[in-house]
Formats: sequence, structure tokens, C-alpha cells
Amino acid sequence: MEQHRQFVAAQANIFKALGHPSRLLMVEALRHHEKCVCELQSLVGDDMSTVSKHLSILRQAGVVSAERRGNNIYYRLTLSCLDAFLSCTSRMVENRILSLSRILDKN
Amino acid sequence: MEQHRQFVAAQANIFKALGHPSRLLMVEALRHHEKCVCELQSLVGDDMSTVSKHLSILRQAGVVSAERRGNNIYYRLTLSCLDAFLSCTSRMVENRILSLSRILDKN
DNA sequence: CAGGAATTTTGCTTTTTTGCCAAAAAGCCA
DNA sequence: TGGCTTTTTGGCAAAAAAGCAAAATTCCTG
Repeated sequence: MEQHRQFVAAQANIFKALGHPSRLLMVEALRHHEKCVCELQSLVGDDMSTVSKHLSILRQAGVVSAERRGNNIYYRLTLSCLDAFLSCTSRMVENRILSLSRILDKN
Repeated sequence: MEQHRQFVAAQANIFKALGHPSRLLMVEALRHHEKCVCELQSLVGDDMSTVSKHLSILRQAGVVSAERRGNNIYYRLTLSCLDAFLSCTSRMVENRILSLSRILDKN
């Protein structure tokens, strides 16, 4: 019983990690290629230390993993199944925006 | 450019909604059947008002929808593609717990 | 080894989220 | 209508998350 609670909490942690615009943006960018922190930073535009903290949250949740090469640290996506789900949520958001603009057009 | 930011934020909202143990627990329970609020409340054990607030967050994110029948309000899952992703994150958490216990066993 | 670049950690303040209580809504039924 | 049940809302205090700046770490290069 308690075991299941912990299990659910760990899963919720994955969602929580993905539930921030900057973090999701970075994860999306990592769908194709690995990227170094500096690239991710210029993508989201936040302070470097903020980006680093975001990345550590994603790492701890198991969404991404990091590898150092020289001065740079490269991040890659490890949560492979995310792709299908992202396409799905993106479709969903698209539809919601569409129906919203239909409503707005009527007024 | 700004459009994409908003898009990502809306998507992140879905993840944020799922990123809480009680909410994820309820969503999991809704995978099979719709349930009334009282059933969900006894599942998570929180105060009724807390449960209701959680549900409204899930509703706003578009994860669930509600329908009133008599005194009760029934919630059902609307984010259909969630199923595959949940199986995936659950597999992942399982593996992490397994490898964690292997490490602990060694000590 | 000193200097420099990339990244993380720490400390701190501000903002957001959580969760309980009390009160209000909404629907049922007598 | 009045009382009962179920659910939502508003308000508030406590807990958690976010973000910036300064300091520390790590690795490269001369």
C-alpha cells in the first residue's frame, strides 16, 4: 500500500519535472539531438544558474542524462516514450487553441 | 515565436496538472471507469475541498471532464493518449526502484 | 601551476502551490 | 419550502518552487 504511494509519487515527479515551460522547451529541443548547457541556455534565455537547476530537476526525475566532454556538458533525452505523448498533448493544445479562436471570432 | 512559447506553456500545464501524487492517483483510477468525487476522495484520503480543488486543476488542464448526475459529479479521463505514457513512466520507475534496491543489497 | 571558460552549488528573496476550514451552491426528496 | 447530501469556493497559513547573484567546481590550455 505504502509502496504504491511511493511509486505514484515517483511517477508524479516525472510529470512535475516536465511541468515547467523552460524545462519542457529544453526537453523538446532534446528530442532530436543532444545539446550542451550553453545551447539550452540561449534557447530558453534564463540565467545560467536557473537553467542548470532546471536541468538537475530533469536529471533527478530521469528525463534526461548528462555527459561531460571537455568543458561542456551535453544533455540527452532518456525518457524515450515521451515522444508519442508529446505529439498527443501538442495535438490537444492545438485543438483547444483552435476552438478558442472560433469562439473569439464569433464575438 | 511568442506563439510557440504560449503553446509550450499550455502543454507544460498538462504536465503540471499530472505532477502531484494525489492528482496522478486519481487520474490512474480514472483509466478504467469514471468515478464520482466521493469515490476519488476516499481513494486519496484528503479533505473533500482539497480533492475538489485538485480536480478543478485537472479539468482546467483538459485531463479530465466532469458531468453531473443527480447529487454526484462524475469525472472521466479525456486525455486518451495518457495510457501509453503512463505505462511507460511506470515501467521506468519500476526499473529505477529495482536498480536502487540492487545497490542497497550490495551494502 | 595560473588563467579562463563552462557548469553547478549555495544562499537568499519572491512567487506559487498546497491543504485545511468555514461557508456557499446545487440538486434531491419529503 | 426545508432539510439533507454532494461538491465547489474563498480565505488563509504553511510548504515548496523559482530565479538571481555570488562563490565554488571542473576541465582545458598555455
